Amino acid sequence: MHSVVIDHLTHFNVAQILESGQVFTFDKVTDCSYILNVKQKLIKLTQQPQSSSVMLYNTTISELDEIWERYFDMKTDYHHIAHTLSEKDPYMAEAVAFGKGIRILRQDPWEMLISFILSQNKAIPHIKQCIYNLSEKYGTPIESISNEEKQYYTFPTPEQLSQATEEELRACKIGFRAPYIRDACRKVMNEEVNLNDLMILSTEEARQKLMTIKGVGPKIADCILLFAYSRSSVFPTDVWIKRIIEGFYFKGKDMKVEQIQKFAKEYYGNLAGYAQQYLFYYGRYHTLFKKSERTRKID
DNA sequence: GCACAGGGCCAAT
DNA sequence: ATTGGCCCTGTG
Repeated sequence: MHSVVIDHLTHFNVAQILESGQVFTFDKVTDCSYILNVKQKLIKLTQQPQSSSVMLYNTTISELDEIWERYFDMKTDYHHIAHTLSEKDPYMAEAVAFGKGIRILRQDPWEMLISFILSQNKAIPHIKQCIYNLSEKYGTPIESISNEEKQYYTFPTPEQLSQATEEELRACKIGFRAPYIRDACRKVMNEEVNLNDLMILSTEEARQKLMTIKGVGPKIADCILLFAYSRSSVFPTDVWIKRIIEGFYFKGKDMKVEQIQKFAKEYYGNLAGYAQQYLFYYGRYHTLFKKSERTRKID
C-alpha cells in the first residue's frame, strides 16, 4: 500500500479539521488516526499530537498534487487568518488558539448539498449514520484498506441517488427530508440548478439559486457556499453559533439569527466563514466536555 | 419511561 | 413576522 508523508505543516491538525463539523464521511480509529472516505478514495491519516507532519496511507505523490493539496486547502495562508482574527478580541483569540489546526476543506458541491439537507434538526452522529445508509444503498463499494472490516461506499452520484423512491429514502432513516432529497436530485439532474455554474456566480446569486431547492434555507445554503465553494464571507448560523455569539458579544441576550448574521458580516468581514469554524469547534467541544464532566461527578 | 433537543425549514397563521 | 410540526435517535 502506497503512503505519503507531508512535512513542515503549520495550522494543520487532522482531528480538528475532521471534527469541526464540515465533513461527515470519516471514522476515528485512534486519537491520532482517522479513516477518510472522500473523492472516491479511502485514505488513512495519522498525525502525532503537536506534530507538523501527517502520514497519508493508501494514496500517492501524484494524488497529493492532484487531489489532496486542493482538498485540504494547502495554499491558503492560515497564519494570516488566525492572526487577523485573534487581534479582534480575547474571545476570538481563545477560540483560534483552541482550534488553530482547523482548515476549511474544499469539498464536493453535490455532497455538501445532500449532506446539509440531511443535517437539519439532527445531531452529528445521526447525520453520519444517514449518509452511510444512503451510500450503502446507492453508492459504489470501495476496496477496503488493510485490517478494516467495515465496508465503505462512495457518496452516491446524482444519477445513483435519483433511482431512489421516497419510500426507499425513508428506509434510510432520513424521515421528512426524503422529499427534499428527491427535489435536489430532480433539480440537479434536469439542470434547473447547475452546481458547476454556481462557481462563477456572486455569493448572493449562488445562495438564492441553492435556496430554490426544497429543504435548503439560509443556514444550509451558507454551509454549501462555505464548504464547497470557498465563500469565506458567509457565516452559517446554527443553534451552536447563535449561543456562542450571544454569550461572547451580547451578554447572553437572545438575538435573532438575522442580527447575528449582520454582526458577523460587519465584524469579521471576509474572514467570517473561518471565524465561524473556530467558534463552532470551540463551542461544541466545551459544551460536550462540560456535559461529560457533569456525568463524571454524578458517577 | 418519557421529555427533550439535535449544524432548520416549510407552511399556515 | 411568528410559530407549530416534523422523522428519528441519543441523552438525562
